[in-house]
Amino acid sequence: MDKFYITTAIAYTSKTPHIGNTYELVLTDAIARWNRFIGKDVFFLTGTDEHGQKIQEIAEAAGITPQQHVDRIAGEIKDIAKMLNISNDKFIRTTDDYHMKAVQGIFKRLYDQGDIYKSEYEGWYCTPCESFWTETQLKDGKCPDCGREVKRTREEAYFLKLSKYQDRLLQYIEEHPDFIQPESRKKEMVNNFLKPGLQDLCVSRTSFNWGIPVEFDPGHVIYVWIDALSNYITALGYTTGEKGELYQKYWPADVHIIGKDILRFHTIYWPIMLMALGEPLPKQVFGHPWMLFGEEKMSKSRGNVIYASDLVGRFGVDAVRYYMLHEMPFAQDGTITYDVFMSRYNSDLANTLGNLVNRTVAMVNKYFDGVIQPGDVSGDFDGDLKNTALTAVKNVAESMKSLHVADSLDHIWTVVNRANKYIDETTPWVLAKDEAQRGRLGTVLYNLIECIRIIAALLSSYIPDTSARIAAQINASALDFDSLSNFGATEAGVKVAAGEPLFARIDIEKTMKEIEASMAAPEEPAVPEPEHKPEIDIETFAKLEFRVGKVLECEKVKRAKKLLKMQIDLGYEKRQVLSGIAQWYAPEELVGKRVVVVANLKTAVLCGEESRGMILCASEGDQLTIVTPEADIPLGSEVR
RNA sequence: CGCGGGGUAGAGCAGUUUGGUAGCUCGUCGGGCUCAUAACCCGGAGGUCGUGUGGUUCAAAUCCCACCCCCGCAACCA
Repeated sequence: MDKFYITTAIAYTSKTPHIGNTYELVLTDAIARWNRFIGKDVFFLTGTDEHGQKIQEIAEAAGITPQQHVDRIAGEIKDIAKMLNISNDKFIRTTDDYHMKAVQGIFKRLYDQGDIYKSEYEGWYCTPCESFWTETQLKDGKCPDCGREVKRTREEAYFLKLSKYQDRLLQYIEEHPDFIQPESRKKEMVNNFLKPGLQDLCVSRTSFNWGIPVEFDPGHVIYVWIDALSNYITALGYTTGEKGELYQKYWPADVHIIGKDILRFHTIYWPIMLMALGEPLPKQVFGHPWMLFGEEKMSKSRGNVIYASDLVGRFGVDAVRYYMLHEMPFAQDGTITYDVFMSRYNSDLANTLGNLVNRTVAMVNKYFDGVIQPGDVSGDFDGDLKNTALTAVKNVAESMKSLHVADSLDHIWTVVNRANKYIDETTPWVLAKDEAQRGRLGTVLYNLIECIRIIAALLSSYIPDTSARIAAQINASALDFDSLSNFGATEAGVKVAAGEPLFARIDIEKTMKEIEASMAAPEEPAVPEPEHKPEIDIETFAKLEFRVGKVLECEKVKRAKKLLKMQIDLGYEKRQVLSGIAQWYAPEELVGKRVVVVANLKTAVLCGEESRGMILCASEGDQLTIVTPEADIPLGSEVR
């Protein structure tokens, strides 16, 4: 039997995941279930990534231990998986004992063979926060957390030699055109990272301790990459000693399903780790798109977070699964709104599918006391109906092979639509009036039941509960993949159940009002309390020198998206200042404007241009405006 | 001139690799039917396929060129 090993990324346990985060679970589940359905020996892994500084901080802020915090979130994630009917075979947590041991082993092995070496990591250090920040994480050159000064510091750290393997990886990617999916992402990886040359990766930290310790060097903690990525093999029992039975059987992974944002880690760092370990690489990595809420990314601060439980509670698991699987494009971000959700629910699930099952079962009950008749009196339209059903089976298999899950559902719906049409064509209610047409009527209903059986079987990978409910209504026995190769596995003489609607239609207007009411309730109209910076004394403030200036010239900085370069007249001198406000101001708008310049800020170089000072701007969310003196005052006047 | 993706009916998408004047779902309008969850079936309207009235070609949404807009990634929002 063919094996099939599929994984999701492990979810970071910093906070409760929203619906967008859970999309990956459902998508992966559908693919896993389908492969099981067609007879593969599937191993489906998911889990949680539980280490790191951020978790340590969140736990500290909440006054609990990191372990308590991750236990809680991991529990929530497991509950969500359960609620969504996720059929994972295993749930790994990076705090699991066996994983931590295996990771230590991997780290040691890579160190012993020289692929990991000790060096120094240079970054910006904030003493009060005991945190390292990279250049890009800094806010205005200060600690992004507390806003205080940071120091250029070095710390000891271990590095993984990526450069050593980059040519081999490039070759692998070129020789395996399907390795990175979708295609567009592959170019991004190759052109942005591989071709310019890889920098060795820092794989340890000393700045926090919530992580897996480097066993031969206490004080160092293994940083996220080696810890998290290796879950895919440690979950199968891989260690640098014993490789484990599951590992022998299932590795390499057939596909890693991950968010497009972490493609780099999975297509560069992870393969290189495996190469260094001498293990085979995963066959495919699929970076799925994101599910957005309306036009925007979901985020708490925007107040537009939808949790899976909200939707499941209101509409049921399968409606949620159906929406996610059907409405998400293959390679572009998709959106979820209550409006679209409900109209898909009504049209696809309640009307087209639900009604087909309902009307068919009702007719079997009405005309034959619920007993399925033999399908032996064929007539017009039968051929096309059968053909549509059997072709759909092939089409679904085909699109699932290339992970086009949404297309698969479309293929199933062609059968649903064809069956609905068949009812209109054959008009069973007319046949029922003519005793001589008894046999034909039985056959028509038989064919419909058989179609419904095929539909139920095909749906089992996507909306398993509904699939089971349909099967129960028609009392179907054969639901396996092999039974789909021929039309006619339904047994005559079997009794159907009393009809019962699969999906009750939603009153969209009414429901929308309910949703709006429930969302509006906890809304706070006031401006939320901002995060404050530490108090300073007047002496500290006096160190700042603000002066009024006038913009003489302004132009965009080439090679930069956000940067404007302006020449500012301060009265006593002219100087060049760069500002990242191109998004809000066109260069010509600013010429002639008076601005407030921080005059004693250290000169910096941005995109190869010197910037001597900064201009003050007020900003909130995505709004921004420059600060300008209210009345005329000589250039160079000090502001305080 | 950093790398890449996208711009197709009111909405959401497919089609672009292997050129042949456009397709799916929802919505909308009209008709049919009554087995069924005011559901189902049929038909119509609606698109100069981002712009250039560009190039190649007998023929371009599809190939080439230029430009505009959106989105990722990278890079600096002093």
